[in-house]
Amino acid sequence: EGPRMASRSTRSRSRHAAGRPGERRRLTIREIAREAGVSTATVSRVLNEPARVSAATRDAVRAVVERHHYVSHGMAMSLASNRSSTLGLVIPTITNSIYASSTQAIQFVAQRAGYSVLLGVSEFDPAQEEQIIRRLIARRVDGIILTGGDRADALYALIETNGVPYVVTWKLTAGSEERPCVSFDNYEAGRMAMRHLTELGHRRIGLVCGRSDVNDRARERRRAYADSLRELGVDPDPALIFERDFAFIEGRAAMHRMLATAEPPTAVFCANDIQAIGALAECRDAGLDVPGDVSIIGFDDLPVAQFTDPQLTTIRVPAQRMGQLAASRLIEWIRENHQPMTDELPVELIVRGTTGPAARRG
Amino acid sequence: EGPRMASRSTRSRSRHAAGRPGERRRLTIREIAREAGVSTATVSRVLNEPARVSAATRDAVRAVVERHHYVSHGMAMSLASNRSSTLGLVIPTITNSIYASSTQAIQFVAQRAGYSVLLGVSEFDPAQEEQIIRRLIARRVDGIILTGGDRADALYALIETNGVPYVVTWKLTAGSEERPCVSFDNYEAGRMAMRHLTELGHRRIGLVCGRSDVNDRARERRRAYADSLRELGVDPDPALIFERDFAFIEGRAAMHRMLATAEPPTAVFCANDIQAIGALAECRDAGLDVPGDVSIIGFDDLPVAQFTDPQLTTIRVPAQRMGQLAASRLIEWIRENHQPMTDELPVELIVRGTTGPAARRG
DNA sequence: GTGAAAGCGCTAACAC
DNA sequence: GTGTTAGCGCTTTCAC
Repeated sequence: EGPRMASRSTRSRSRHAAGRPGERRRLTIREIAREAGVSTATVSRVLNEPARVSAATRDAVRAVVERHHYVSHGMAMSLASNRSSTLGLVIPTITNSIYASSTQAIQFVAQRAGYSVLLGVSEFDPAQEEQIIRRLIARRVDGIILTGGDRADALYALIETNGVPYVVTWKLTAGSEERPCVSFDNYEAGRMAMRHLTELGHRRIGLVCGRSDVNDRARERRRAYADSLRELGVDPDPALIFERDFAFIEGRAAMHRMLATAEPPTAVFCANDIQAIGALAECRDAGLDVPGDVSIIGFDDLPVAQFTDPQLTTIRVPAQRMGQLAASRLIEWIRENHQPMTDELPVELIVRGTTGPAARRG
Repeated sequence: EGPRMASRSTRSRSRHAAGRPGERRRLTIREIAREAGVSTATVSRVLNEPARVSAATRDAVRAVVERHHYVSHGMAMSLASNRSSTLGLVIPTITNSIYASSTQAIQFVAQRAGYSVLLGVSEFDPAQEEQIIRRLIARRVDGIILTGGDRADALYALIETNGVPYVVTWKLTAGSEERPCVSFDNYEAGRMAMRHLTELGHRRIGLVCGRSDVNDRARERRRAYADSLRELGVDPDPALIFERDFAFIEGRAAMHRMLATAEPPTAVFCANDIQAIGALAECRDAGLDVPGDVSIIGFDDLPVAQFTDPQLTTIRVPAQRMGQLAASRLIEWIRENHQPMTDELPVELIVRGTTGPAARRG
């Protein structure tokens, strides 16, 4: 029983102590406790529930903590308390500032509620997204915010089996595959944009949108485009449909191709503002009048949409509100164990200067 | 010795087991081990160094892992192995897409090197930044990427005392306060912009920039502005200097005020493209010719700078390369214990259509 | 109000 | 190649 006791009481220099050279060993709660002449439990209380500790003890402990710049070990804390105070966020890209908006809003809410945000960028790649989600689960994030609803059932199963609260943003998931989500309706928003154009008399309408194979928001908007035309007896013309990356240059290139067709469109629905601004620049460079010769409607209502010439007509999406609400709902779920379901947000048609009546055919 | 043994071997249902209702208890490595008929060490090896395990054992373990969607507990892993495979990133805002660029690059490098990114947005608030940094240290991130060099020595001390590798981006820190950094020189870049204007004959030059009290990049650029003028014997006119938030509307408002002065500027240096685009829109709306009546030079070279009318003359900053390099250097430091020092990146003057010779005074 | 001690789930010596 | 075991640094009962 001698040796056994020894192995219990000896504070061996851990195997990590001699780790990387130059790395100062960080203090542990035990050392703080010893120096303050209290137990580790008391230090823990001072750090987490100061009210439950006497003022004198509290001050003594705090003095030691400050003196050493002691910061407690979040990993150990998480392990012992079984919560990480971390939210995972998965987005396809951050350079399209519309995602930056929702991300910032999520950050804002999370930070103030005491959560950190682990950010993963999937680059529209399902394999990367899966890897990111696996890592988030491994890190035991308290919850996950996803972008879009388009992923393998097995991946959803992974999240659910692991008991991780999550919410889908940017896409409504309805019907049999209903999941907790906070979003607007991409299809209806697309219809709204198309209705604006068709009400102005346009029938020959082009589409520029994201890659619908890896982006269900683009897919929905494309479907809205096609349905809107078909209802008017117009067959969508493949020569006027462009699925491209989110880049100004892609919008410009698509517009260039459209203008070169035998029968150019009188209006173009750009399913995001980035591409719309590129398309607008192309029209200007081609000497075309917008909206006299061609109408352009965008999607997102980025701040810059008010600074183009003419100002961009577009669909305003509630990116910030969506992020804010998604984070709140998720935190509610985590804290109060209250699982949210669909939360649909409205979009708004913002008519500015790039859309007008269809020109008479000469 | 009986009771002691008992307390060791009994796998009590942990106090967490009955935690939140509805939360399925996640499996542990121990349960996987038992079901696969091996030890926890073997499961750990299968997960981390599969090569060291026989094929048969490996497959058996993997089958159990897959069957249960088992994902190992990253927190426990970090605690035991003393590395979190997480990088902390602190930026002031993410809605200015120039930060989104560097952030995406950092993400890219980190993700591929097996690191996750914990994102903190400080909103240009030192108190928030400190809180974020404290949290990052608490979470035991393996390294931190900071934006700008402007923070209390005590905060740097906190990072260093805790032995956390870090690198400063967007700002060169030189001289006595030299720290590991990857950036371009904001002052020289500002000089470059101003030189372009003065070489075109401009002497009456306005400035729009970020808040120099909380943004050392803005401060450096403002200093470059003032020095450039003084060298030409021109005293900076406070009526032509505007420190504002990063928003198109702020650039527009500043330009509006400048145009209303008794002697409006013939050129304006906007220390970021966002404000430059706002200023440009204001000139257009005021019926002014750019660059005929007023020249405008921006800073950043956002993608949209090529899509304004006229295209924006600006300073191209290596945001992506900076992010990529900062992440690489940091990871090197973490892995090879090799602390980097200053890494200066070049900037480039991109002359487009918003700058021209100073107009003759009438 | 405070302390003792048993884990949280994993890794990494070390022994076989 | 595999198992045993002692921690990693913290929280949290349960006594006192």
